Amino acid sequence: MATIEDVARAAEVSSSTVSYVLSGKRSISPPTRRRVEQAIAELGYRPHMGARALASRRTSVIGLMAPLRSGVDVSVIMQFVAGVVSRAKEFEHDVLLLTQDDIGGIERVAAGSMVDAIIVMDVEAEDRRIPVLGALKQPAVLIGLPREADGLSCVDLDFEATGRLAARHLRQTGHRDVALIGSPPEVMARHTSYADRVHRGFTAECDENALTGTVEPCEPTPDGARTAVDALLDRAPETSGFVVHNERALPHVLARLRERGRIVGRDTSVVAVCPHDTALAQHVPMTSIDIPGEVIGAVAVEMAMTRLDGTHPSETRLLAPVLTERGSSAPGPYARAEVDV
Amino acid sequence: MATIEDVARAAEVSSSTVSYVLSGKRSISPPTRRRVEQAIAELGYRPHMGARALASRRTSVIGLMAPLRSGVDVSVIMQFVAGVVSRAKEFEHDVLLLTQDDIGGIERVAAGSMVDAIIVMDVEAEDRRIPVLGALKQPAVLIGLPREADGLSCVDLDFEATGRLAARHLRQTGHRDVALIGSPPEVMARHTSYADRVHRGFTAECDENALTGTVEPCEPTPDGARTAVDALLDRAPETSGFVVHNERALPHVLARLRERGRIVGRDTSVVAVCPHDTALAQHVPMTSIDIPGEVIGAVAVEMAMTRLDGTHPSETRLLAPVLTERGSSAPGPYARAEVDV
DNA sequence: CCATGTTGTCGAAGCGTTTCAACACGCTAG
DNA sequence: CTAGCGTGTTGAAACGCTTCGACAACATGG
Repeated sequence: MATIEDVARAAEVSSSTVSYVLSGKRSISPPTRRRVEQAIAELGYRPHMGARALASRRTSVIGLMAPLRSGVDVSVIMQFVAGVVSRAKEFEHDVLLLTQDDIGGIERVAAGSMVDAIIVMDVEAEDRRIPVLGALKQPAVLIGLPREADGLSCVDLDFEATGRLAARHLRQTGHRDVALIGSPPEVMARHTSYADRVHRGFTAECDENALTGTVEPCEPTPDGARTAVDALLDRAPETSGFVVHNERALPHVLARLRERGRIVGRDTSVVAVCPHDTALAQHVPMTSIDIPGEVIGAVAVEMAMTRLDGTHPSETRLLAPVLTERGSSAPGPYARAEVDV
Repeated sequence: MATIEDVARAAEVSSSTVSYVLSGKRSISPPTRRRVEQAIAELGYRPHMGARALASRRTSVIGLMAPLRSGVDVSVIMQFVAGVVSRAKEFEHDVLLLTQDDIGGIERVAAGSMVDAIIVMDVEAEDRRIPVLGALKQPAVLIGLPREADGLSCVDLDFEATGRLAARHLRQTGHRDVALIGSPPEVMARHTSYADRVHRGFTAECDENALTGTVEPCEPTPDGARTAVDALLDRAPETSGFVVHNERALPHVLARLRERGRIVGRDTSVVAVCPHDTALAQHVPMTSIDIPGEVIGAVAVEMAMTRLDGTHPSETRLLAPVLTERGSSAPGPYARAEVDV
């Protein structure tokens, strides 16, 4: 492996000059630059990242803590990851993958100076990683919104507004009796940030507008969907509008509604909260509020990169939800009265 | 951040002694070891990985090239990734995530000495990454089986045997007219290793045993499944046994079969090639051949670690497929005649 | 023409580890 | 009693890069 000295020798300059050509931190005369670049090309020189990290205290690596299994739908996770990776590449950074259950990993990679910044997914309301992250010399960005961010930066879809928006759409299309079919119980139980927030927004919107709103967690299985739908329909048979915030349960919920004699898009409305492609992959293309995983991942990287020098204050960015109407919306029983709202 | 010198001073030894305590490469007297360990704990010392990499030429990082989207089912990918990450941790290694479309990433990461080894997923028959990998100083392990491994190590489920086993199961349960519903056309088209191999095994077993075997690629959507199932059933209405090697299409294939009047597990057999949990998540628990993603990922790591010192020769490991019979198997029209095979 | 920049390059001092050769010490064998 | 050995420890030399300060060489304004 060629070193910077080899390049310097070949280009007949000092190694510091080579370094400056590479980093652009000092001006270099065009002829020198050319010679150096040629030497680099000829030798196939690649800087040794370890040495660089040692001298510059920058690693060109971002740590990403992602939940690799659990109740969360993997395809959604992947979108976040893809967003992070691709935006990181634009900042000339690679991504080191940490898993949820490797809680000590944060400290290890940070204290060992393996990463320049850390991005954390699947944040819970009271996340035990937060104090650890706060103590780091590297900046950290949370994807999600804990109860107390404690000086950390956060980014996410505004899930509270999402819950409201979904309920509002149902109301405006004439529904009074509505329901939220949410995340699996385990996800609810650990107060995963997004689950809580959709719940809160949905309920608030219902309460403020005299809607009857029920909430039901849902296992992402055919059985789980059946149980949830049946529970809702038995308890409140009037329910005509559903919000489903559970990618994996969605097809089963739709199937069960059909089995129970509901015709989605005709006598029953379903608003999905899920990524674009999931919404389109159903039997009926779903009216949905997109979860823009790639965008959020990308923004997380930008926020982290901005804070590398430690001067920028922390910041929370919530992306406004956008509802796209598709085939699963149906006018509700009160449609006429609401037409001008 | 405390350095090794700080620790040495605190423990009243030289820094090399601290290093040897950490690495265990030289014997250390118990009292000294105790003092050093205490100093480390008190100072919260963490070795600087960059410095370590520079001096020792080991990074404690494994590169993992994974396809982050494409036609491959993400939940399957995640299992592989999870296997890699967790086994890597046991070897005290972290995982650097590279994406499929970042082909230069391999060279960058390897030549920059950011990783000790590289694991590559989603290998194609003629994979253009293979020559690059072969030229590296780090060992590489492929998950999948290219046509020409070129001295690289490979590990995967034996998909050819899987195709055969699936066909054989159908034959032995009395089916003569069988079909393989495979990966999406795009996956087929780029000759993704596993797709090709299942195809090959399935056809070979059919040919050798006078089965009528059709193969149909399948988009992972309701429409795609409908098209595929209809095509098969119209072309060969006698077909009573199906092999489905396409996680995302599976539920839709099952749905379409139902719509076409088939009762899976009664008059129609379906063997799924998919992870365990996918097989169980269907309406009918599926007779299936498991794709043990976690195991394969873990084995890949082991193979890579074994080859760190460059002495071990390359090796190919194919895991034998195991078929688990569940609710989706049905006796075929020729069941009686085959009962003793 | 001199004082005063500007620009381009260099030398050298780190950055925090690992590891090699050397050595001090107490033992054992002869 | 000594030569030789194993054990535990050390000093110093890498490892390959960045960056600071210095300094020529040249241009600029007064």
